[in-house]
Amino acid sequence: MRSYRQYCSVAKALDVLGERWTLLIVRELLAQGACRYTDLRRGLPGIATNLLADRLRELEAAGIVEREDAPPPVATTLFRLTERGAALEPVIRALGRWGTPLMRADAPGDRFRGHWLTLPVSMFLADRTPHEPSTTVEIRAADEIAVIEAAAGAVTLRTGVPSRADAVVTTSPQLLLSVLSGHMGIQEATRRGLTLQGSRAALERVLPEAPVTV
Amino acid sequence: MRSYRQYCSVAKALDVLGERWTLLIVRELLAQGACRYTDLRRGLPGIATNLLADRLRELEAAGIVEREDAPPPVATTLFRLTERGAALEPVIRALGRWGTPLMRADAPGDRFRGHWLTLPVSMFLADRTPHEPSTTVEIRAADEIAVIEAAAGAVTLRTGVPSRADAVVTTSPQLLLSVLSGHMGIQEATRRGLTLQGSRAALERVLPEAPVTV
DNA sequence: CCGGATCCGGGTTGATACTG
DNA sequence: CAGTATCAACCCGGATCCGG
Repeated sequence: MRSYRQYCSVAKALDVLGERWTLLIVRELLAQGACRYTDLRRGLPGIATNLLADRLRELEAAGIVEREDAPPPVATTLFRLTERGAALEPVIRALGRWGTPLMRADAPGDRFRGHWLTLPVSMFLADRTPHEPSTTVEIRAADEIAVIEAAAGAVTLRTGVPSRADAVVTTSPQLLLSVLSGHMGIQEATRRGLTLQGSRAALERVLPEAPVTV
Repeated sequence: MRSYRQYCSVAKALDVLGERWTLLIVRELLAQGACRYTDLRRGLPGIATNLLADRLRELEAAGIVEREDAPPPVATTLFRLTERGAALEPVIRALGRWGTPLMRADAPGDRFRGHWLTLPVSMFLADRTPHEPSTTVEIRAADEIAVIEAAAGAVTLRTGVPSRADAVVTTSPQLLLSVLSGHMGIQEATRRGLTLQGSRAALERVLPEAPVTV
């Protein structure tokens, strides 16, 4: 392991986390939970498979990741964060918060994954009518499908197609983030290409009332 | 600039901050404030001068650092964080907090600088007797000299020799951190080689009552 | 399909020397 | 003081291959 050799806790943290891809692997395990090697590759478009294998070994040696040979019917290796690894959530959140303004720039070639919405959803959204029955909004952006659920004061995100949705939003990732962060109204977003089917109220239930400043 | 090309705020942040040395340069500018190229080099032992020049250019292009040609009598270039750069403090603090447990491991070859104590001081120490007149403790560790001042409920660190000190602590960086974090008592530290001259109460005024868990 | 290992070309890093 | 220039070594990304 290459080290900065500085007796400073920031440098020590970066000795372990500072290499390329390492913190993004942690992001994946925070957003997806325990998952397979192949799921990690899907969530890290652009990574070379040898680098993913290397990093997972290093993270395991550092006590951040543990691997588990899942029994049948899964019959595969699962990678999960240890407690020490889960303690990196504040680091990932701080980075994501700081990086949020960079999301407004146009980025044509960027890849997108639905579960990356986990962090923005937790930062921007809230259940504004906690006493009403739960509602779900299906999100379709860049061929990814996810579901935002509002229930009893909590807003959660999960990936995959819901069995039932009160509303379906189809849009680009950029427009979606503008709307979720409250910087663009639904009406304006619709003019720019977002489509909303079903209950508009189900979407408005979770949106911020004013643009969220991060 | 190499990019992950992922439409995710964490990846966007790491596009800008993820290269080797970049976040340590930010740490330096947070801890030292505006400073000269040479001061940065002193605070970043191990960095190659061409890398420092490269990173400063990149940070300037990203709007994180700005350079200012200071007028006489300074007559030199000063580097300082922009507002956007100062907004990285939560990132540095989160990394430093997570990295703190790594400081207990023995690290024989590590370099140390007095101003790196800024973060631990703000995390661990508090003025336990805010109504008493201010006191200062001179810290001598690994040929670096710094001063911890307790005044009116606030604890601050500065580097350099104080004009007057109520106490003088001479020790190794490791022992010092153990004491400041409350994991080792003064008595035990003294047995292990720490020396305390002057007012023991001046040191105890700022120490935590119990080991700080981070 | 899963979880990698291996090989290779090119880019990045780090040490040293040097300069206006 | 604030950097450039140079160069060897290393790391990264892409492609390919391989044992379960």
